Order: sequence, then structure tokens, then C-alpha cells
Amino acid sequence: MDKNPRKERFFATATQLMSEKGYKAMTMRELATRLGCDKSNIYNYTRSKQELLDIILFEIADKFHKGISEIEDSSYDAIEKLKAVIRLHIKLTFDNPDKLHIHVNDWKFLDQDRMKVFLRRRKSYEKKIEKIVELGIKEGSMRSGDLSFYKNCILSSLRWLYTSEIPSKKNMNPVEVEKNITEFILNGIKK
Amino acid sequence: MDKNPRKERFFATATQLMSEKGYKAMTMRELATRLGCDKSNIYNYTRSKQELLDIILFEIADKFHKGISEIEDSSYDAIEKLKAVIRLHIKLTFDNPDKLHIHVNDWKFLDQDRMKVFLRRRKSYEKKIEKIVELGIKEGSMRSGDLSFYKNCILSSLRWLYTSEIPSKKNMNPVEVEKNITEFILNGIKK
DNA sequence: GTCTATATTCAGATAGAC
DNA sequence: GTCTATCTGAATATAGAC
Repeated sequence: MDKNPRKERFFATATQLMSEKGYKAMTMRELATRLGCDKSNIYNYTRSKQELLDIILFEIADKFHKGISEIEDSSYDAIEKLKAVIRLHIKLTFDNPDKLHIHVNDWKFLDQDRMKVFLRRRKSYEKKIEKIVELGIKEGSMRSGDLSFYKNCILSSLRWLYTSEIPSKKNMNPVEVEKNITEFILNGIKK
Repeated sequence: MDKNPRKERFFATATQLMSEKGYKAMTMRELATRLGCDKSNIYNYTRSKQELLDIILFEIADKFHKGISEIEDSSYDAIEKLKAVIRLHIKLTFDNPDKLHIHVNDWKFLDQDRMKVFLRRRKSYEKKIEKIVELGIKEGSMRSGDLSFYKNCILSSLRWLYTSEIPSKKNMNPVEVEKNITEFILNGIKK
């Protein structure tokens, strides 16, 4: 993204700290300490704490949007589309564990206007998931039922990847995780 | 619980506000405003904001502990035990949506010692879930696989009930929800 | 870019009168 | 139990010298 290594280090550190503490509990003072500089220096890299949050949240939101749009436009059948959604989540999670954590926990601290935009995009994303399930039911490959309910179950099943503690993911193999989660969402736990 | 109606109203309001805003973002000032009194009055009902959080978290933790222990000690087979766990979650969620929300989001704001206790209990709860899956695999009723992975998938599938917005639950029927979630966890989405 | 110093706001909590 | 007044600390952010 940014080729400036100072700025990169700043954003990496800020993201990690915000993920650990949560937006409200993270302080610019603590961030400065971790960076090894004075608090005032932070404002060389960002205008405000709000802006920091905004950048992280919308970067991830954009990646989800782009990913789901490509899946939607593909010629896959519903099951293949669902598998691709799972793959998308796994990839984004393993590439940006801290950002995903912030994405799911701290959106409510955006200021009013930006939050509206954010929630509109999230809604749009969820609608596309429901469309896939709807297609699956029509194709006869998925159990019929309430679309919103299935959407919640699917997204929820993927969510523990980024709500759980980060260290636990360190020695996990993304390909293996993808296989197992796909199996769980498609077939459940019963033999 | 408490027969004092003033105190009950206080705790109900505090719980609701803490669930809405999150522990850090909730202020005693705002709580006072919502109660229609001065901020200093709050300290007639609780010693501190910390204590408030502590009470809510451990009340719910105890209910989970009691519930899972009863299930563990039953003569049910693994599938029936898993169904009972799902039922337990649904019941607790519909009875105390705000407390469950706090339980999952704000435990990290407990102070060190109490957090240790809290996490130890949570770990113990999760172990009991894994034991059930282990039993299911042994009985041949559940697909074999990593126990911790299944535990995460199961708990995650139940979690959207209390992370999602409260109003959306208003017109849901707990019995219907239980049936659908059970079906999803056991058999997945594929037909 | 780095610092010191500071402005401003707001938080949790307490003292003490009624 | 209720209030007013206040203490104390900590937060975000900025000004300005080097």
C-alpha cells in the first residue's frame, strides 16, 4: 500500500493495539509508548483517532465488497458460491486478523454519518449472502428455510475466526480450516 | 432476585445501557440521565462501575455453569446433550439478551484477578462442550474431527443471537429458533 | 520529525448539606 | 435518597520551539 516504512510501522502498530484493546480503550498515549515516541508525534501520521478507525474499517469493508461482487458475477452454482464466500472470509481473516477483529467489534464507534454508510454496505453484503442461499434452495441443493436465519448462521460460523484470540490462529493451516468450516456449514456435525 | 423495586430498576437500566454502548463507552453520567437522577445517586446502588460489570458477568457465567453441569450429569446420549446445550443458550439469550451481550463483549474489562477467574470458568465450560463432541464421536453419532474446532463452530453458531441487534429478536419465537439452529448445527445447510 | 507545554473536555468518584 | 460542588486523573488534540 504505502511505501513509507515509518507510516507503515505506525499503521501496523495502531491496528494491533486497537484490536487488542478495542477502540474506546485504546489511547493515543499508549500507542505512542508502543511506538517509542511522544503522543504528539502520532498526529504526523493521522489527523485523529476517528480517522484511524475509519481507514481500517472501510479498507476491510471494501475488500469484502469486492470479493462478494466477483462471486456474485460468477457462473458458479449456489454451493460453489457459498464455498467461495467461505474461502473469501478465511483469506481475509488470515491476511488481516487484527483488522477483521476491529471490523466486527468497533464499527459502532464511527461517527453518525460514516456509520450509516458502513451499515448500508454491510446490509448489502448480507443481502448477497441471502441471494446465494435463495439460489441454492431454488436449485434444490440447499434446505429451504428463512434466508436471514441462514445468513446469520453462516456468517456466525465464520466469525469465531476473528473474535477468538489471535495467538490461537498462529499454528493453524488456512487450507485445513477452510476444508473443515466448509464441511461444518454444509453438513453439520452429525454423521 | 432483589425485591427492592428501586434497585431493580437501577440494575435493569444499567444493564441495558451497558449493552448498548459497551462498558468503556457507557458513562455514569449518561446512566444517571437515563435514570432521571444525579450521577452521585448511582453510588447508592453500586460501589463502582467495575462492580456493576462484575455482577452482570458472573451472574451469567454461573447460569451457564449450572446449566452445563446438569447436562453433563444427565444420562442423555451425545446428540441429546448437544441439543440440551443449544436449548440452554436459547433460553439464557431470550431471558437476558442484554446480559448475554455484555457477557460476550465486555469480559476483557474486568480487572486482572477477576478476569483470570472468569476465563478459567469459560475454559471449563468449553471443555465440557468438547467432551460432548468427543462422546458423540465415540458413539459414532458425530463426524470425527478436531474437538476444539467443533466447539468453536457450535458456540459461534449460537453467538449471533446475542451479538446481533436486539430489536431483531423481538418478533422471534424461541421454540422456532431452537428448532432451526439445532437443525443447522446437526445437519448443515446442504440438502 | 521530534520534543515540551498546554488547552480543553470529560471521566469516575466523594464530601457534605438538606 | 436527593442534590450541589468538587477532587483527581486522564483523554484528545494543538502550538510552537528545536
